[in-house]
Formats: sequence, structure tokens, C-alpha cells
Amino acid sequence: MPEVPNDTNNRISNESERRSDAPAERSLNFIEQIVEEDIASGKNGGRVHTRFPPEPNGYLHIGHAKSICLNFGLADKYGGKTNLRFDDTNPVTEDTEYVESIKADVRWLGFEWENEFYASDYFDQLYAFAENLIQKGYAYVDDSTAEVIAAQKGTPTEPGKDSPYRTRSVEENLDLFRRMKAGEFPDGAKVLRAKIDMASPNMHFRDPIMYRIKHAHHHRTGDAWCIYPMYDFAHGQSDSIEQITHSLCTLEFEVHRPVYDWYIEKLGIFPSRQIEFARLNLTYTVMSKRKLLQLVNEGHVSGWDDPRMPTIAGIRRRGYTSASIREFADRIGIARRDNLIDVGLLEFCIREELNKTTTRVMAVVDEQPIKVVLTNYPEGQVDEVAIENNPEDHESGHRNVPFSRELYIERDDFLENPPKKYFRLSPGGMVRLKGAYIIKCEEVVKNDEGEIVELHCVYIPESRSGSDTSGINVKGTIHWVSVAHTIEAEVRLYDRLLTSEDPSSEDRDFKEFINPKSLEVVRAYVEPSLKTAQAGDRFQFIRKGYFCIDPDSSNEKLVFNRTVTLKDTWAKEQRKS
RNA sequence: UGCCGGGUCGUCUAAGGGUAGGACGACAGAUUUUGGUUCUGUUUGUGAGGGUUCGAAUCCUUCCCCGGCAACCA
Repeated sequence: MPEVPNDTNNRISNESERRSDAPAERSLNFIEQIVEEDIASGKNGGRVHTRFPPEPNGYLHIGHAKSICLNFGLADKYGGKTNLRFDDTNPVTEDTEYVESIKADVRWLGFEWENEFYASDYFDQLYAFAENLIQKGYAYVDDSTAEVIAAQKGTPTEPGKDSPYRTRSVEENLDLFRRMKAGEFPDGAKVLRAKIDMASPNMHFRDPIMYRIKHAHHHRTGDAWCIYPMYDFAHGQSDSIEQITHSLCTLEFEVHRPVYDWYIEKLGIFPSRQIEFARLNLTYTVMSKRKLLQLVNEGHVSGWDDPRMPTIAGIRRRGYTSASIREFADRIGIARRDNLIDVGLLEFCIREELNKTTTRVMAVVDEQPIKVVLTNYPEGQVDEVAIENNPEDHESGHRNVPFSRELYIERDDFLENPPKKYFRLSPGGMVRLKGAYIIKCEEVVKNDEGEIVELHCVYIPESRSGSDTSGINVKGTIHWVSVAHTIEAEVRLYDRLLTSEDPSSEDRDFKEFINPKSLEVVRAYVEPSLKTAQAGDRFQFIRKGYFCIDPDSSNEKLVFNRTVTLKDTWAKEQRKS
């Protein structure tokens, strides 16, 4: 697990700050309404205690971020607490690597948990709960195979059938369950089931399995156990043990709620309340751990933290700030209807922040930039021109950038036969070099293949930025770097991971929609001030987008990730025609 | 076909018997030494029918559509 860099934008506002910061009064989401009703009625003594319960079998993604912001945000808002609880009841898929990454991600998002718990902390207690239910006649040991149990379960439209083992005596059940625990039986030989109703219209009520035998090494309890509780027999009781007041989960657990309540009722323990909300779906990506794991294992991406991944680790490496993720979570809201959020909203959130905070720098992102030679500029002369660090922040000051006779500009910023509203450079045309002079293109130099290799231009000495007396008005301003002073860098340009807006709605497998151009690695020529930039530093490349230094970067070779492009109305217009 | 949910601008999300509002997007304009930012304006919505009511997105009813549920996963 790589160390997670500090996020300077990671400050969590305290309560009073948050209140004064609060813009217009926002309406409550349905969970906040429930919480406020509970507080008003004095339920749980007005206490609010939530929990974030990941299973440590994969990395967290932006959908988890929604849940984290909801759970921690709710506690924060109502003076409550939030536990981090690892739902580690299935040792074969779980690992401490995931535990560590999850903790790092939650912290990076800006939240600190009240308690760090594990469902495995409660194995003794859960075992006692199970014996309790056996004693009350609510549970029995079933020797049937998985296949037989599945067959007896019936279907959604047909009731199930009772297992022949359903009528075992309490004594026999107790004896068998203890021997399951003692390791007398192989995996799959027996399970402990709740005795509820094999004819229930809710499939989860048809004698759900409580414990199964798994002779597997657990990441925390080691080899102490060979029986492990199922989700349904662990989650609600864990909530109850921790006195969780509001147990928030996604919609697919809705049909589990009657089971959740049933165990709590039969055990007579603290009644936590489960409330479901719709999970996050984002356009042009997938959000299931299974699919993300597949992308990682099959090498479609470089790892869980590949900047194209919707994982928190990936988004972080891409250059997103945690504040922008929190803002996003806030804007998408909480409701029960299925949703598919436009990834454009996420991009809006990061642009909004980075626009205010990043230093503007000159970077010519082009494998083959065009060299501009200013024929009337003295050879060997170097000028220092002042560039505003950030026009959105007047305190940010200026920085000197070297200017000389030979410059690089992007190939896109010159067109031999420009269309009507093209504001950039063209033969005989004029353009402003950002922070420097207006230039006029007088000659286009081509190689034998007819490719443009050089532009011979003249600069207008009176047009210098800040002291322009030329009286010339140009429509366009372009960025540039001085050939003699630039440093080369690698830039990784990311695009959407998938080409389908909603891959789950497609007939074909999601992997058929992997965007072959989701990563493009190009060379760039950047201004010398970037020499000392450190991993995690963020910049705006003027007119291009927001970029951050990747951990792969070194003193020898700068590596930038493009977090997000700037809005580009010109490109949009081009696409239309 | 059984059970449980859910349907409000293109996308999210409010309004819970009394003006359908906000955000993102889109479009138009202003400003701009980033075709960025900022500002202004515009556009578009209650799945359908019936009922209750002075008045329905909201209550009742029939229908339609969408999602989830049949792992010894969570």
C-alpha cells in the first residue's frame, strides 16, 4: 500500500465554520428527515450513531465515498459519532491490504472515526447469540448440501420446502453446532440455519443460513475459528452491539431488513434501524468491486489506483482533492430512486476548486510543437516576463518566465487556412503571446514532406503585456515556452474508461466498452519553474486543463497526470460542425 | 407470474393538498491578455387514465414502465 500523500485541501471545517459557510438553506434529504424526527421524539435519547461498514475485499470507490460522506456527515451535523467497522466475516476474500487502503482512503476523504471495529471482534458474542437462538428453537443444524438447500429454497414464485433436518431437537442442534465449532466437520458438511418460514414470499426469510464451515485463515482471528457467520447474522447484531442508531445501506439490502429486524427481535437486543438509499452510479464507468477487480487482475488498468479507475485511490492519483469529492457527494444528494450521475458533475466540482487554487503555468503539450522564430528579436537575448500566478487570487502574485527569440507553441494554435472564427495564429495573422508580446506571422517554413516546422514571426515591441502602447487589438492569446529554457515532461492524458455511458444497460460485457484511448501518453515542454515540482502538486496548464504531478515523477523526469481539461467552447463548436 | 422498492426538466435533487424551485448541462449575450473564470438571460419536467377536492406532483384507484430479491458473498 503506497503512502497516501497529504492533501492540503483536506481541512474539515468544524461545526461553527460549516454553519457560517453554509450557503442558502438546503432542504433535508429523507434520511436527515428521519433523524430529525427521531431526535425530536427523543428516540435513543436523541443520540445519533452511524457506522461505515466496508468488507475488506477490495478498494473503496466513489460510491463508497458517497456513503462515507453520508454516514460521517450525518453524525457531524447532528453531534453524533461514526464507527468504522470492517465487515470481515468471509476470510477467503479478505485481506489486511484492503483494511489499510480503506483506512487511508477514509482519512484522506477527511473523516476520523470514533471507533475502529471489526465484525470479527464479535465472533464470540455472535456465537453466543447463535446458541441462544438454538435454545429458543429458532435455529437448527442442516446437513444438506448447498445444492439441496438451494433446491429446497423454491423460487420467487414458488414456496420452498422444509429441510428434513428442520425438526432436530434443541439438544441435538446444540451438540452439532458445538462440534461444528470444534472443527469436527469438513467445509460444507453442515450449516446452522434460522428457523423462520420456508414459504415466505421474501426469499431471505426461507430459513437463512447463519453459520457455515470454512477451515480458512482469517486476517485477524487467524485459525481460531472454522465456522463463520453470514452477513445477515453478523451485520445487524454488530450494529446492535455498537448501539448504532441509524444503519445506512444501499437499496439491495432492503429485502434483508426483515431478517435484520427478526434477529434483533428474537435476541432481544438494541434495535438499530436500517435505512436504505440508492447507490451511486456514474456515467462511463463501472462501480462494482467485482468488475473493478477484473480490470485490475486482467491488466486493463495499472492497478487499483490507476487514475482512470473510479476508486478513491485512482481519483486521488488523478489529482482530485478530497474537498471536491465531498462537494460532489453533497451535490448529488440522497434519495431512493436509481440514478446515473453525469461524470460531468464530478468534473465541475474539481474545476470549481482548482480554478481558485492552482498556479497557472506555461506548458506546450504536444509531441511535435511548432517552433516560432521571432526574426526581429535579438539573438541570445532573454527577457523575463511576468505571469500572473492565479488571476482568481490577487494575493498569489506574479512569477517571471523566460522569453526569447525561439519559442514553442502548440500545433493546434496555428492554422494555415483558418476557419471564420479562429482566433489563433495564421499566415499574416496576429496573436498575443500570453504575458508577452503580440506577434505577426510572416512566413511558414515547411520540410520536404510539406509539414510545418517553423513559423517566422515578428514581435511588436510596444505591445508588451502591462505596457502595451501599440493600440493593436487581437482576438487570441496563446501560451508558449522558450525553446532554450523549457524542460521536457511526460504528460498522461486520461479520458473516460468506457465508451458506453451506461455499460450495465448494454447487452454486451462491459469490457467490450473499454475505451482504447482512455490513456494517451504525450511529451510536453514546460516552463522551467516546474523543475522543482513535487508529487501531488497541482497546476493549471494555461488554456489546457488541470494537471498534477504523478508519484512516478522524478528529478530526471517530470510526470504529469491530467486531472481534467478546461472547458473548451472552441473545441465544442468544432465538434458540432 | 410472487415479494419489496421506485418513477418530478437532458442528468441529479427539492416542494408531502395552495406560485413546480435549485444545481449540473444546453443555448444566447456581456466581460476577459486563458475560446478559462465571472456575470446576465433563456429553454425544458410531475409516466398514463379515472376519482376525491375550491385547488392534486402530493390523497384514493386502475394501468404502464424501471430496479432489487432464488451465493455456504457482502
